[in-house]
Amino acid sequence: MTQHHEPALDRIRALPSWLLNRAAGRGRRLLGEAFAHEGLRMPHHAVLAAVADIGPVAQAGLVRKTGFDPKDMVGILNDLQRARLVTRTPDPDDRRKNVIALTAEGRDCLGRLAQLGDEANRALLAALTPAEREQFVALLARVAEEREEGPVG
Amino acid sequence: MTQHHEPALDRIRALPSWLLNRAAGRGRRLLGEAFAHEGLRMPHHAVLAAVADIGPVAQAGLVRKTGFDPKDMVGILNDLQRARLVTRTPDPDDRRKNVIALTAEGRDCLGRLAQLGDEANRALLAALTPAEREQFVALLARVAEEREEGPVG
DNA sequence: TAAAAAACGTTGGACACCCCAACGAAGATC
DNA sequence: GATCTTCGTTGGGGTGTCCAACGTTTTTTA
Repeated sequence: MTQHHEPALDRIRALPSWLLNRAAGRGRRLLGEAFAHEGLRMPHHAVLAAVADIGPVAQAGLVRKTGFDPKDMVGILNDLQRARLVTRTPDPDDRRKNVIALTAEGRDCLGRLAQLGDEANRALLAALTPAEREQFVALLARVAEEREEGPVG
Repeated sequence: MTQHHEPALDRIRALPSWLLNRAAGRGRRLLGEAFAHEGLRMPHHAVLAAVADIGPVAQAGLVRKTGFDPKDMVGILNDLQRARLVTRTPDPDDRRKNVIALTAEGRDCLGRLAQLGDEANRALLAALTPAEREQFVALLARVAEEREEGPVG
């Protein structure tokens, strides 16, 4: 009964929460390096993609689409606008809104970002075989799901 | 060729990097809530465990053991010391060093943290079957590995 | 139609985790 | 004895996430 406990720190390091933090950090670093050339980061990629998806749209629409915080959306769009990747013009039909639209440069950049993102993700999962990658992503997607398993609806 | 691109944002959201960020965030939130009762966070757990593992030890030893930044270690130990979970006494044999030692309360707290951490991790992987959990953690551990696949050492 | 409610963009602030540079004090090395 | 290294500490930066409040404008309600 007075057994030696297995090393407590090693136990922590084997926890999913710890491993997820590590792996996510690695992903962030890889993506950050990949996007550095464009001077952008992950959120910029997501917002640019959202603008491409739902055409000219108000900032609030992007907030709903992406789930990003409105405050953060302001900063992201400031960057994208400064880089000429999107235009931000007042909506004449609703003077509260700004109309965010993709520029030609924005579309080009989005294509590059998609490719860079794919490459970074390939590097991220380089240690896995293709079959393992598929399996891993499938399981990961279910873990990432926010859904609460409510008491049997 | 003028095919409709699949939604760009959905594509991003299916990337491992995105999913890892999401899942890691969920884990951080779950662990944060679990540890809130103790007034501690994840790094405190790790450092406390490290102290338990390698007995009375200097801060530099903990830095090497955990890989944490020395600056952050100072803050973490400040918290742990204030909570009476560790003692921090000058080393008479080397006046540069502080000897960090676990208190009885620290050992008790570490036990509670381990249990709370396990519970939070169970909730984190609740969507998976036991077999899937095992598989997921095994794959995740390999993804989290920092190791660069150097050009064949 | 006037008042209340909601939506919009913006600003300020906070938190968790991660990392780097530099410093004075003390010990180790030559 | 001078140099180099280690130790703890302080100061700062960066990414991603989130909340509270405000003035303005539109929509809804009484």
